[in-house]
Amino acid sequence: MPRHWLMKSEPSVFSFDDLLARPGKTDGWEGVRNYQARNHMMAMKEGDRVLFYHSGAEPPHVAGLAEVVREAYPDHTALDPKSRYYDPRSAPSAPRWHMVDVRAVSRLPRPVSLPELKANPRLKKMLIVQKGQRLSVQPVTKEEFGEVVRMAKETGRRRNR
DNA sequence: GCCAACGTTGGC
DNA sequence: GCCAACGTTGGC
Repeated sequence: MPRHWLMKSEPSVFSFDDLLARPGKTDGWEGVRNYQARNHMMAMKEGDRVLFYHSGAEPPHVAGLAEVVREAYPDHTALDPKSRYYDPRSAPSAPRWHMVDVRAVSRLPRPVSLPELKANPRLKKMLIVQKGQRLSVQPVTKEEFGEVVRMAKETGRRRNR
């Protein structure tokens, strides 16, 4: 049974369209430098489903669906002094940070914005709508995942009428 | 641009 | 081990 996650990215740095444009639509999720977020990635299994969230957008929104195609492995950017994600405390023998590879599955029929998520009583417990929730990789329940997908379809249909 | 939330660092 | 200072995230 695949599990469900939400992963944040600033679209000006890396957007869902950027992921779609990659060969094979896959890319490594490097640069996570928060232990809780890292631990979530280390728990990910191949085939887990991901809501691709655009933070810092106006408004912030879920843009598309992705899936995990490679489970956690050492984040090489932490070892590269030239990388903006370089962390001198990491070492090849003891990598401190890990990443997963994800693949774009589909763009949502329309983006689902943070205000909409907040307005949906079914998503009251979803982490992204909680105040002060900054974690860049978050677990999402199966129900929450399904509800976001449903919202994207429903209002999209209504909008086209 | 502001600032709340919160993780991390480092002095003690 | 406490906690103040500091840095970052990210919504607004």
